Amino acid sequence: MAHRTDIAEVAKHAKVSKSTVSRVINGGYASAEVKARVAKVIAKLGYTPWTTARNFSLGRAGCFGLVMEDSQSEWITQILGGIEEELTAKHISLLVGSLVLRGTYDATTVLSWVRERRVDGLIFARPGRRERSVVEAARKAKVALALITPDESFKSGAVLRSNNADAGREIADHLYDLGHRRIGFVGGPQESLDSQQRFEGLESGLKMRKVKLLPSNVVFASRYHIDEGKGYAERWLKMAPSRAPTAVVLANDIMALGFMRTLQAQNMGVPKDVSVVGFDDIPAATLVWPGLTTVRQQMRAMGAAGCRTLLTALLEEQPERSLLEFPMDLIVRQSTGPVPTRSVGP
Amino acid sequence: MAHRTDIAEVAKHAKVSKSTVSRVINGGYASAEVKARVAKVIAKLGYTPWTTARNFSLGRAGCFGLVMEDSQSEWITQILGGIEEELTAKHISLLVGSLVLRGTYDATTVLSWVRERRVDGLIFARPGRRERSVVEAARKAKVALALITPDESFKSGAVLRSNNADAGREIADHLYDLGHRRIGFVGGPQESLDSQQRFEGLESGLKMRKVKLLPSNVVFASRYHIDEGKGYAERWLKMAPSRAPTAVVLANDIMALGFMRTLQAQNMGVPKDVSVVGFDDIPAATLVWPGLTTVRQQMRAMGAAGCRTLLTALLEEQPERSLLEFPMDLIVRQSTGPVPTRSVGP
DNA sequence: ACATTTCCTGGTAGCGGTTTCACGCGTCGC
DNA sequence: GCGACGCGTGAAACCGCTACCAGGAAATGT
Repeated sequence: MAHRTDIAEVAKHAKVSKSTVSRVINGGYASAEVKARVAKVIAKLGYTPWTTARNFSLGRAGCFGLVMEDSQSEWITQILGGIEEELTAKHISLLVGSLVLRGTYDATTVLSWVRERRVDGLIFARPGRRERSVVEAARKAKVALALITPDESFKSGAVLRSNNADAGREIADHLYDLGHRRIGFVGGPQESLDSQQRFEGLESGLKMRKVKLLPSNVVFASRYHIDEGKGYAERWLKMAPSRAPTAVVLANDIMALGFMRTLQAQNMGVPKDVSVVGFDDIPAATLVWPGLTTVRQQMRAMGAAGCRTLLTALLEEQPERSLLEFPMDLIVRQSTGPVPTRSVGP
Repeated sequence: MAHRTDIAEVAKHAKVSKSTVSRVINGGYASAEVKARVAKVIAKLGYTPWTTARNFSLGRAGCFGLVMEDSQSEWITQILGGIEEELTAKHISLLVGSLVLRGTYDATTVLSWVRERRVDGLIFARPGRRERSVVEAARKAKVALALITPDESFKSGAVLRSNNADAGREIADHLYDLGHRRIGFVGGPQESLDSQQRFEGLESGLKMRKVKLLPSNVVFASRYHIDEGKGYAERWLKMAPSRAPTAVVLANDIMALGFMRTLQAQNMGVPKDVSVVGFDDIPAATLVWPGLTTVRQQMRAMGAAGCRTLLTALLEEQPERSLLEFPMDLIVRQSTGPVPTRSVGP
């Protein structure tokens, strides 16, 4: 078996003690001469400290865990990107363990990370009601937490969230400026805070312009699913043209695309017959025609910030609560346009 | 600070030695009586062995690394799902480190996994030309490898690939049955084996039906990018209707959607004016209207199989080469339809 | 000149598991 | 009746690194 050089071998070649080698690597006291000599030996031997041994010695895992549901997978790339950005920048390079939760909610894996692997921190991507118990368990185990969630009521850890309300207001302005006055809204489940905040933002934005959202045009879906958009489209198609909303805002892109494609299947045009706005800016939003006007969450930044929190928590002792809010960016594409003015051809 | 129970404490309470406790946990010799007593103590104390210590002692990392590019992120969920399926099933629960490579190809992180963390295996998701050097380096370091790639020329490790050629033939049949005879193809970069194999499959399938692909209708793009689909669409729009392909196959979904949306922006209908087929079945394929007819890769299965390979490689000593081929599934949606019969209304 | 601090270094003791080794015991075979 | 063998157990070594401690040398202060 090939021989793996260890710190003792480096020490021997450099004619110093293991301790000194360790100090040279980690930046303790060492004379310039010794530093140079040890560095040279390290280079010659191609020595690299073994992370596992170091972590073991330091009593830590050297790992963060990332927890998310299947359905949130549209974001995973961005979040991972942000986390990695932060991790590779630090000399303390950590691995990211990532977990996609299955339909039936399985807390075992997360808890095993905490109990067995003793991860140094957990990043929860958009934990909801069902995740609460796991978050709670993690909290009790004194693991550092970063929670990407609109719900600041979580008892501990760093909470990172998007400013849904402002985004809603921005959409209101955008649609108002295009001339829309009859506007529809399709929310997610009633208990979804994202959905609530987005609705309130939209409503308050419209209110400032003296526009009212008719309750009959507002719907809250039982889940964030494409069929819910489809359902609203069917409803929309049955409305009298003089009463149907000229623009519809849906609480996520999936529903918005469901709405759009159902209308298109019935030969309605977007935005010719109705403007559509979504939330989240999933990859598909640029791939469809017309491109979906939507609001982008700074997922990458949130992932990075969450990671940074955990890193500082790793060094200092500060299981403090904190709350960071990220602005959302309205991305105007082709799915929104001026109000259809009946019987005016080009 | 809260006290963490270790194996010595368990041993003390159970009035046995550390060795015995270890044996009870890992299934060595132990009398039934002792087993029961130790198990009871473990339960009472809520003891869980610390993974890092165990891995350190065993001289392994307890981690696999997953390597993929940004652009392949559409698959990440499926691959992760497959890997996890395999990992949580085993009692040996391992973490997955996942890495998204940035535009400028950065091998450092991967190599640091190999050198510093000494991962027990690496899963490469669709490594291409540029990845070759990293794969090669990993091979030299004797790390177990699982490569999800169409390129079986990789010198080592388990190669997992989709049967692109059969998929191409299946598409040929599908389009032929719908009456298409003038068919276009947009490939990826010339050196992309996926693209080559897909093209060859399509061509051979059509040949069996005595249909020829006109060279003028075949294009190989410089990269898998949405704009390449757009470019082909512009080209298509300029063709004489009697010579333009009635169906176009594009080597991935992104390009296919680019093709579709550009046509739609010019008021052409799919599949009314032209049928479209993509490859990969990315999430967006179901979200657009019309839904994109495409071919699904069994990414989940490939991830799981790759993981299984690594797990067995971890136990036994078998750095063998192996090649697994997975069938692809043609998913017929609305973007393909019968050949447009000119001037025949319903 | 002596006390004090700062810098530098080596020896040693862990970190929490697994594994090897030696040994006692009972059972079996001849 | 005695060696051979399988089972069950404990003591101690070990994995590779860091941290703590003690002590010497050099620099500084009074």
